[in-house]
Amino acid sequence: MNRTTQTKRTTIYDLAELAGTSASAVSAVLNGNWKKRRISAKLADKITKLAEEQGYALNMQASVLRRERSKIIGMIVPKYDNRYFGSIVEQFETLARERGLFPIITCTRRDPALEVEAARAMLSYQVDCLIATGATDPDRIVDLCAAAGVRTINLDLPGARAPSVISDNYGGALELTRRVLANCEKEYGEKTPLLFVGGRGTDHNTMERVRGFRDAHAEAGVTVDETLMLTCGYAPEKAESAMQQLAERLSPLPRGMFVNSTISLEGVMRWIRRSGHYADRVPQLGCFDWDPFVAMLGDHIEMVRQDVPKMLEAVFGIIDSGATDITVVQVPPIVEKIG
Amino acid sequence: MNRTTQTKRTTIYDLAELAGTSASAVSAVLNGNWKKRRISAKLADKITKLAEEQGYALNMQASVLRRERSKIIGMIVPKYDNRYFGSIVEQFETLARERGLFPIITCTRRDPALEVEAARAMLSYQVDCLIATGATDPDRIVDLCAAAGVRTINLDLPGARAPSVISDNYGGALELTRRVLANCEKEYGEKTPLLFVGGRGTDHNTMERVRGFRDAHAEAGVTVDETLMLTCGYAPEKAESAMQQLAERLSPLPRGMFVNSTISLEGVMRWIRRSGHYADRVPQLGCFDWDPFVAMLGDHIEMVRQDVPKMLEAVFGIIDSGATDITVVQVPPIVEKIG
DNA sequence: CATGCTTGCTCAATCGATGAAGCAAGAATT
DNA sequence: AATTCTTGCTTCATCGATTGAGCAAGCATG
Repeated sequence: MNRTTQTKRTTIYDLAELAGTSASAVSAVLNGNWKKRRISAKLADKITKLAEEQGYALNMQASVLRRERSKIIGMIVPKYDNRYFGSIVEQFETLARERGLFPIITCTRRDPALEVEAARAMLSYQVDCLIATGATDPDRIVDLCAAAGVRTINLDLPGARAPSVISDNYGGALELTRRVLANCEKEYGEKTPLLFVGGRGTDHNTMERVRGFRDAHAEAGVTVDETLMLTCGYAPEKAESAMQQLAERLSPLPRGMFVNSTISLEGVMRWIRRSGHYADRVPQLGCFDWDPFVAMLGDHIEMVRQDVPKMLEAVFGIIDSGATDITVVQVPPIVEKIG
Repeated sequence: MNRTTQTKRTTIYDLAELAGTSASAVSAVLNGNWKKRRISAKLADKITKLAEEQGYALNMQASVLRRERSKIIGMIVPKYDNRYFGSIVEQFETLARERGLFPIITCTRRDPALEVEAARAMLSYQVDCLIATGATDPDRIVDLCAAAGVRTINLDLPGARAPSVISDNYGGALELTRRVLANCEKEYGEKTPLLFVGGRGTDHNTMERVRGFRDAHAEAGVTVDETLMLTCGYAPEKAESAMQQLAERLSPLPRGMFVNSTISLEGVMRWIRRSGHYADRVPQLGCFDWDPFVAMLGDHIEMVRQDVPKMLEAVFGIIDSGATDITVVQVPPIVEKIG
């Protein structure tokens, strides 16, 4: 049975037979510890060549089943529809592979039920470690994993039962709000409270950003208008309808706004274009998250770019060190204006 | 050993002991064919409850190792940095799960070596089927998989050795070019050839889009300017420097352009802002691919949105039917202008 | 020549789930 | 009462890779 007609996968037993040796020798050679197992270089060479010729691919299932550690590392992520999560996933894959780990990612669409199902699936894959990114209920996931002896690290949103790596949401929001307030003052000559739109009022990041938002107002001597705090969820449609409802009960609309993610910004911008409000004078905007095209939308938008490389370095720092103490690492984001 | 202190995972043997029954009964109950195996409803109930209590999670490794088919379906994807691939991945996960399959995705950053490595990793996971999305060398991947008896489907870029699902690149480019030409004429009162920028000159999609671009010019009676065909690669930096080089040898610059992806558009837009060219009069743009914020950049941009839901339905149609004949399904994209 | 050490392998148990084959007890049929 | 059928399980081999234990041959040492 040669390479072109074969339909079954080549196993170490096939290679052993071809090489006239034992499966155990083949295994030792192919997983790299043939020296430790005192296989001769000559045999190792022969087996390596044969494996290549036959297009041998390790059976991960069999290998992981037998081994103590799987070297599989899982990540759950809410969405793939923005640059922030996109780069998290890309970086994660890269750093995992650099360490000889096998990354597995799954997307939960911000659905708590799917989150739990996804975590279970990860356990089924025997992941050594799970990164829960932006999970709505990170502690639930940590508990599930802990029961199976799997460590968890929270990313983006913190939890109470595992180490977390998040942005300095307070600091980023403080600076972002300062800038938008300043832009408003420069542009319109008056200090007025900003609109806050997007995000869930219950999630840690949103609460921290609201805190930064409030403190920046206080600093500037501006009183926050409580009717302008619209934590309506992240989805574009939700931001859009929140804007619509606001416009129905309020006029004039605020001069400036703090938008809690690019994805909410999508809805806000859509509403602005569709409704015709702000047609005379563009609002001063601040967006917590970065997108290259948003940056090009005009010089009236400030953005906070979360420092994904640093965040993932922190995550792998925790993994590499084996630390399990429940800390929250806060990574400062980058406040930039591409005017 | 109870749930809270346990550190080892619960197996069917643990459950069997707790239920006072055999592992084989537990297995039958948990994988759903207990009726076929004539297990009583009473025992099934007891085992199900126990499994839940103990937080049992199937060991995929053991399960897949034993079974004929793994029910794992793999996808390799070039990047996560744009909406097109992002929605492909999200849709893929959803449709796979709907069918009781386990999706595994990996990103290759347009690196041919990583592509092959990723395909090998997928084989190691014992995938039943692999979707190669936007692969630089799809046939290489098909060969690797075929040797292991794994079927492949090409998505986004076609291959010669497996069924492919792609956009109607010619049709989309034809219509897009028509519109940009018309916009130029309306805006500037003259018919001039457009710039084509982005993409690899050797990839099928780019070639087809170039063909549509040329035919639209011919239709309009405009001669294509060969010095304006810049298939410099997809990366923003490449598009940016291609624009720079063009500007150094040509003046005035073309009135309109066909940009071959949002990711190339990122570079083009950056160059436009930085260089100060086009400061007086914005160029008429057409972009093959869609992004919500690009749509808001102004009314001088036309976009083609590839029909991701239809494309993935086609992919799973092929999977479900088991078809292996080498066809190319072309899905018409949506040409839209959000002015 | 007996003993021990090194080299270079092989043997066989094991990981957890699966399912074909088999078996015991009771019900139904002749 | 003897036979067959049905129900509800259990037993055990198996998937492919890993690894501790063991073994034979060759060499060195006393």
